Amino acid sequence: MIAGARYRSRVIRVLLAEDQAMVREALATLLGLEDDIEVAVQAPNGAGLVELAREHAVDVALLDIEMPGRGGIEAAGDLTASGLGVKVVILTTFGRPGYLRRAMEAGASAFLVKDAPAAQLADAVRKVLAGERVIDPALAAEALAGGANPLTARERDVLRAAADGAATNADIAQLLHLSQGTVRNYLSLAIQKTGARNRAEAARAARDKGWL
Amino acid sequence: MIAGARYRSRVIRVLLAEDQAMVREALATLLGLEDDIEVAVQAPNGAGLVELAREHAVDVALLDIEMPGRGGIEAAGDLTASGLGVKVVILTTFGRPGYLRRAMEAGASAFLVKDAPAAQLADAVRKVLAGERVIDPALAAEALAGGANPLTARERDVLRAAADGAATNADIAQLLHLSQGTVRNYLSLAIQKTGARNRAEAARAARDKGWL
DNA sequence: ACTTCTGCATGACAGATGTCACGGCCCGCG
DNA sequence: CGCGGGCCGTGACATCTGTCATGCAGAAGT
Repeated sequence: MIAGARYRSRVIRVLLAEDQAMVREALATLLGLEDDIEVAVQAPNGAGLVELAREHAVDVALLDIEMPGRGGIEAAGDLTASGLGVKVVILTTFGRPGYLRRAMEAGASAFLVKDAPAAQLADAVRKVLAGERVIDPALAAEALAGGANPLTARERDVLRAAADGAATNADIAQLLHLSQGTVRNYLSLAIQKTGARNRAEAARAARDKGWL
Repeated sequence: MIAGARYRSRVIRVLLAEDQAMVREALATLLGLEDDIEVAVQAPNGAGLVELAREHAVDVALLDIEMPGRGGIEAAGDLTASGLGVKVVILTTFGRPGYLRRAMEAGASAFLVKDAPAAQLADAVRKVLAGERVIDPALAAEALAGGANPLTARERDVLRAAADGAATNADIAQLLHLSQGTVRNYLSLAIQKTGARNRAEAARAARDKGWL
């Protein structure tokens, strides 16, 4: 095979991580129809992707953002830190500015919402491999205008616990090994920083911005 | 074309409703690869599906359960009531017993969770057209054992309002034109019927069972 | 007619939530 | 070194939430 021909017919090897099997397989099928893209490996979540990427000589990783156990952003961090040079595309249902920021910080090269046309998926794969970035300009502007997440780590922990199902302050205190007074303080601060009236509203606001 | 050959090579015309464009197009592509299935029309939500089904001579409708505006179960009801004889397959992220019950009540012939392998999708389409039902036995058992939704219509309204973002009793009262005392009463009843400790837990429990 | 059910409301009260003040400890930075 | 920020906790207090008792109105059924 001569070098010129190889360069033009290079097949991009893709790793696809998405917890819903039906959606994952459908996306793999869609990508598999592209002449220059091959889905080399699929995974149900973000765990162990560095090993998979290495084994399968993956060029681009397509990671769903919310998966049980290890999510897309954490997995992006793993892949970036691995030094394998795998390009990362994050897929998400909701275009939350905080998610975008965290994805970029984790080393992702693209951020796609599932509302986008399917054609953008293969495009994004090609672009990131070519060294480009793929981000919705409006979302980028929102993320940049929105400022950093104002919640401290502990405020975030407490608010996330509330958002994830801890029904009472006693639940949260037990979960995080804090006193109830401390829980109330952290929640109060989180409520103020999110401009909310109570924990439910604060959790919703923080989640919508991708702060949790 | 002779009758026998036509019967064996019959192409099933499918309507696919799913709000996330990328997922919808991927699923359409996947189904389009089947020799006997054609995705005749796609829709981003459950509105106006009766007209679409009629125009496109649809045999089977694949409806995502949660879509903005009119959802899958409502659309299933529309299609069933239309008398067009369209078979309905409901697609859902969460296999909630209450959702299964409501889908069946709305006339659906199949209920598939997105965690299932993609192969089950085409299978389900063929089976429902052949007059069969496609339901996970474990989920059916759970729905049958779980009993009916114990919440009255008004309790459901109030709990749904809380679950959907009304942050305070005052918000709910205003939204539903009730006094705050009445809101507190209905929530209290809903909390008890769901075996929860507060509204957050009640909303989660009711949602998990598909009662909202 | 009476009964039952649902929806709605008031009132009293206990417990949970949220706010604020305050203080101690540790760490990093200039 | 001092300072600021984050973490953690206590205490006081106002407000919100949740429970319970009670009663009224309307509709449907017997």
